[in-house]
Amino acid sequence: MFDSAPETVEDFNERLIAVGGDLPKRMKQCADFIHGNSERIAFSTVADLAQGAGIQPSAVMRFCQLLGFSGYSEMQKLFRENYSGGWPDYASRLHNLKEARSDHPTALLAEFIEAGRQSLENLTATIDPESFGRAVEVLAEAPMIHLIGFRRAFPVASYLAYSFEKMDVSAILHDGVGKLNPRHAMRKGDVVIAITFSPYSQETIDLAAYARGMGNQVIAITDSLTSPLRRLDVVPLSVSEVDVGAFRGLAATISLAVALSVAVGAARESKEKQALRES
Amino acid sequence: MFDSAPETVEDFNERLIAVGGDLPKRMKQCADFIHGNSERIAFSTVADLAQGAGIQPSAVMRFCQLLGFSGYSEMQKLFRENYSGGWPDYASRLHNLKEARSDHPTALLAEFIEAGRQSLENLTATIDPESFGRAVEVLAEAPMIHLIGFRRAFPVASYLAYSFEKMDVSAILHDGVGKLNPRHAMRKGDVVIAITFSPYSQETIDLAAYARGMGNQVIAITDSLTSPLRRLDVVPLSVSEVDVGAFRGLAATISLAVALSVAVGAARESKEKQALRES
DNA sequence: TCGAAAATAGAATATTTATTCTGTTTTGCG
DNA sequence: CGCAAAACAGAATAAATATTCTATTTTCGA
Repeated sequence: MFDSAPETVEDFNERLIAVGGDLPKRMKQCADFIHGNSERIAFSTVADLAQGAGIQPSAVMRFCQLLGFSGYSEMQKLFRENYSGGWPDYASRLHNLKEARSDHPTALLAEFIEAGRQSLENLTATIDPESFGRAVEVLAEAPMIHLIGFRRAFPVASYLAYSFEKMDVSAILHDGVGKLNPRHAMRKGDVVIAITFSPYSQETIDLAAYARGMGNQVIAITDSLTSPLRRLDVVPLSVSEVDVGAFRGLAATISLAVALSVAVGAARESKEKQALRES
Repeated sequence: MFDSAPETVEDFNERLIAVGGDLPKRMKQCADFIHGNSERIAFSTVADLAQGAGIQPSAVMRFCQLLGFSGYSEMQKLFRENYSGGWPDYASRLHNLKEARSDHPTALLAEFIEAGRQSLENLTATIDPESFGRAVEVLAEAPMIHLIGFRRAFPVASYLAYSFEKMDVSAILHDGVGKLNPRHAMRKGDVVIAITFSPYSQETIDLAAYARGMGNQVIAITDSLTSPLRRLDVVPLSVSEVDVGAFRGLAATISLAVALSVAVGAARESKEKQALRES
């Protein structure tokens, strides 16, 4: 494909783009992993890299040769040379983004990255393991899951919808299209995941109240102890996002959502297996 | 001299000072060189180091053992870990995921929190400040922003829609409701934010290509260098999310989105003020 | 659905690199 | 000075790592 090795990392990246999408599966895996972890190439073995990318060492070799290197060692040499006496770690990269020019937009990006990290850290503390476990149990039993969340909560709801779909868990995303009343879709025994943050959306609260009224369980993803959702008898999952100025990120909330959905998927799967064994 | 290996680089340096001046000649040479080039230890061989310090490889070995290491490899490990703590190791994470299944679901949550943190850290490295700045500029000038992203990318698109709305920036979320063709909504001069991750959505790629075809700018939020979006002439914003088993979070992507939208909002505001002053 | 071509996994091999060993030189002390 | 102990260089060996080869699987086009 190429007859000489790339001379710089930029060269390398260009080639990666040039070969583009028409790479075989493993080669693409390899390319992606290297792109996301280029700094580690400098001091890792073929075996390490292969394991990290989830492929075979020989596949790594083929990848190197595909890009014009004689082998892995030559590729590694490139990354080592580029290392140039110390790659910045996270802290100094962050600092760079901020300080380069304080009016440059990347300063903002740095703020949000840091806020996201802090929010995630907080999540470990604020989440109640018991509630989380209970939420997973309830959702694993649910014949149908109703997802409701508007405005800032809508991305979370839609992510849950995507994730549940991928794992074959029945779920409906109430997106408000056509202003249909979601109550009509709800049956006895269904479970609701209600997501809302201050200022709380009345529609979300109403639906949660309605569900509780007919004896259905409600999982609440919300922000504070004073959230109106908590006054209903729900399973509460608290997330507090650190905000940057007047803006609030969503990193922790979305991570909670993915963990929740995967846990539910896993719980269902093990339940199915058990049922199969017993029959 | 010491009966166990130092656990951190600080430990290591302390020992170096502790043994102080009463070292044999070659050992001192070695100590000095390592002290002055500690960052190179991570990826150099015994032979390299020996040559650098002007001594024999075997002397390096003796030095390592003098400090309590079992050998050179162990010492090198210390320095490598100091640079990049741990790999996002797909294979072992998958294993953890399976373990967690039987365990409490919060173990899974912890995994996703950690993955999110790492993804955010990576973002500081993979994002190209120039592209980000360019994206903000382009979007600040856009008469209309078209947001497109399906499946896993949809939450990101919807978050951008929410955020732009809040800041009074004109934007349309193409959500695919009614299977309307988004092309008809696009005018010359509009800007597209196309979001897609592997496996790439054809609809998203097509729209991006269409927009480029009529000379409109496209901002691409995508995952790897091999993304098909990159082959169009777009402003690329790379995010690589660390995944847990077969599942991939969204923490870094959503943080990038919020930072992008807020930066655009800020840029617009300052532009308006300037325009006002000039009139 | 079949057959050819490409891609892949895993074993086999070659190469590099770490470590130990041995004979020699240097150092420190009476 | 002379002896013992430590330190050393260089060769020899062991371990690890990179690379190639081959049988098997997957993919793609007719």
